[in-house]
Amino acid sequence: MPTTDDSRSQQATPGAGELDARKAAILNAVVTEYIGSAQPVGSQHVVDAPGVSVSSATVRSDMAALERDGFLTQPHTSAGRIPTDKGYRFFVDRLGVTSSLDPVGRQQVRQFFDHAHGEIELMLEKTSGLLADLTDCTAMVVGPSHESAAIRSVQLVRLAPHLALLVVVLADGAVQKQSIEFAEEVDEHRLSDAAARLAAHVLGIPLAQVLPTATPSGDAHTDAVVSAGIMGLRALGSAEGGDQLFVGGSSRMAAAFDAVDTVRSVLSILEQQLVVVTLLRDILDTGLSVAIGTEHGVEPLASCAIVVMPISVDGVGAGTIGLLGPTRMNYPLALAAARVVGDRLGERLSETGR
Amino acid sequence: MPTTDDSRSQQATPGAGELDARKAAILNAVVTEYIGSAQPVGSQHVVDAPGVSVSSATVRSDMAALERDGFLTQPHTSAGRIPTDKGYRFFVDRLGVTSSLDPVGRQQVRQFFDHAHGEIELMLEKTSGLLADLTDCTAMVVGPSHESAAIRSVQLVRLAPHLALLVVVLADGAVQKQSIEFAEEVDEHRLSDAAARLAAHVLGIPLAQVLPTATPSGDAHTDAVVSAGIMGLRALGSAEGGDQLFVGGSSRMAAAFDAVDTVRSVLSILEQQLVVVTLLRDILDTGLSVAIGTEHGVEPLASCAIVVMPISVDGVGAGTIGLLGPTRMNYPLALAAARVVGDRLGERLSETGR
DNA sequence: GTTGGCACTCCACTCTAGTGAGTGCTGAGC
DNA sequence: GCTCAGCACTCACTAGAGTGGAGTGCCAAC
Repeated sequence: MPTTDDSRSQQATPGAGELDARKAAILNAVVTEYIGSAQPVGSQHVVDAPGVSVSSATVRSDMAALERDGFLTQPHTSAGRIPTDKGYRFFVDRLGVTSSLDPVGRQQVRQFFDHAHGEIELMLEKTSGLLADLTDCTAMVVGPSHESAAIRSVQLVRLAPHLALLVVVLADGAVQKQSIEFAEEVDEHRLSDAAARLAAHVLGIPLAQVLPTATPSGDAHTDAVVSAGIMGLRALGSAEGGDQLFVGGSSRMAAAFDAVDTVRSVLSILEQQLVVVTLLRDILDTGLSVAIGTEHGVEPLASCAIVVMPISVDGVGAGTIGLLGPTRMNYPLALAAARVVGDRLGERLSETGR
Repeated sequence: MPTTDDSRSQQATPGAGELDARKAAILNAVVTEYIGSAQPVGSQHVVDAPGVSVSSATVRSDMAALERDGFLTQPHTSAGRIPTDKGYRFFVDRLGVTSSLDPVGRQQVRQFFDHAHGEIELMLEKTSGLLADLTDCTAMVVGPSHESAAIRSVQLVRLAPHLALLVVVLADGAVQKQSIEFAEEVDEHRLSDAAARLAAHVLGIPLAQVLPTATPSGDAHTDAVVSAGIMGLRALGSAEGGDQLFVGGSSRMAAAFDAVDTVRSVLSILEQQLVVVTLLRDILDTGLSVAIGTEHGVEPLASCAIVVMPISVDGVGAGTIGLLGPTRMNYPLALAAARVVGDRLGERLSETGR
């Protein structure tokens, strides 16, 4: 009998988490079923799952044990079971790198990156849309940080007698600007003079490492313009929230919950760019790739899970992908999509940066 | 008795819409009340409203007439009345320029613009947040179009042997970029040569009016680079969806409806940048400042109203402000806020552009 | 034309079964 | 000591009946 063999061999396996093989199988089945149906899962629905093959009564007693251990919970007595955050955590940890994206999704990703072109911002924006489409989650894409990118070009463009625009091009193709106001009128000639001095001072240096003082020229006016330019550069380099965030498919959060209140509070979090970027970075820093429920500590997102994936360009972290969904989101799909898109995006960015 | 005088003098006024003065007063009262309470309004709630001063029985018969004429509707018999889109339209048309922002709001706006600084994009983004806060609606801000802005500076920055970045600064302070790939390697010297030729060809010309061919130099390679640059410029100038849209307070839509479905479909419209920009432009083109219900023809927004306000810089249209809310949104507040913020934003933009 | 009075309507709420999915427990069997 | 069929029990969900109340439409009187 294959079933007996199966269960025996699995029981023989020591320490699959802290659960014996059958309990783990039951937990997996409950999570999978609940992700699909969003309905509490009863013991009857689980008996046919692979690795279970016992009667519903036995499943029930195992489920009771799983509830005691905090993996499952009941909305009320005489209802089926729902996974707790701990239950999802076990499920996710056991997933490993098994699953890959389905062929249709892979095709979609390939097609997207074959046709992707143009500016990086536009591409990141569209990527967030792609991810949302693939996973039915809200997708967040944080662009590469420009802190360490070398300055490729500095320019001062005169807009008005007292006003100029500092335009910086970085090695990764990013363009940043900063308007600079002068105390007194600056003519075209002095401006280009100052721009040349500025360029000599900072070209090739990462934006975040611009030194505060330049070698003085003979002319005090020009020096004033140069140092205003340096201040502008340093402001750009240290700008908090300088990372660009692209959020796609936020409407999917409305489909995920039926409490309008939850939707509202989740959306208002998504509006706070800095909070989202920090959140993603924090999760990444803790070494997780999935943060479930309260694991990330942002209270309004307690009923959400977040999948994060670093984008690496030439082996160095450059941006982050995040997927936000309800805790009963489709983790295998989300992880697979995030991994595939993250990889392709990383490849793409390293091509451009070259 | 002031009430009698009032009603008489109003009755004497000919053709206030198509309604006699009392019916108009009742309609106004119903709309106002419904905007506040979101509950069907009964005849009893209206008798104390200014300009009514008749018994509830009389109000009832007037309400029945208003319903016959399509201004009001009943969710069911024996319920109070709800305004129809036509009812809201009458209400809005009669508002005129009466209302102004309340002192607290004005203070908030003043404070905002006193502290607003930095780049235009950031300011527009923050403005959308301000508007959302003021009105409890979702705010949309469309930035000034750059089509007619003169080119102030053109630059080609070398990123890789075959790749350069075209950076354009416009007179209004906007910076646009476009990456350009070359068939063969281009060295630093040829690039700066081409950039100079490009500048001579386009400086001072509006982005949308760049001519397709430049006077040839002696060198075929350089000419190729120059024409690639021109193509890039023309691509920027004709870019569809080049207008930048900033949406703030989209979470407020979740608070406005209790049907999650409605929220979802409205949000998914808001995600489509081009649709929103076109919608706002269309409404503006029809000469309306408010589009109620189905007036704008975007089906998923049938239960919404949109308030639009052009931002004018030096008398010329430069961007749009939009406020999106349920049809029972607070029109006086929304109109006042849009007007005040639009004016201040216009002033601010004309300062910067100078 | 306006008004008080009156009968009527119908939603919203409460209460009461009835249903069914699901549970926990128990005692027998392997 | 597991496993499992059987059984009693729990409890959300639904449907139907009853009630209260807000609101209407109509009408006769002023």
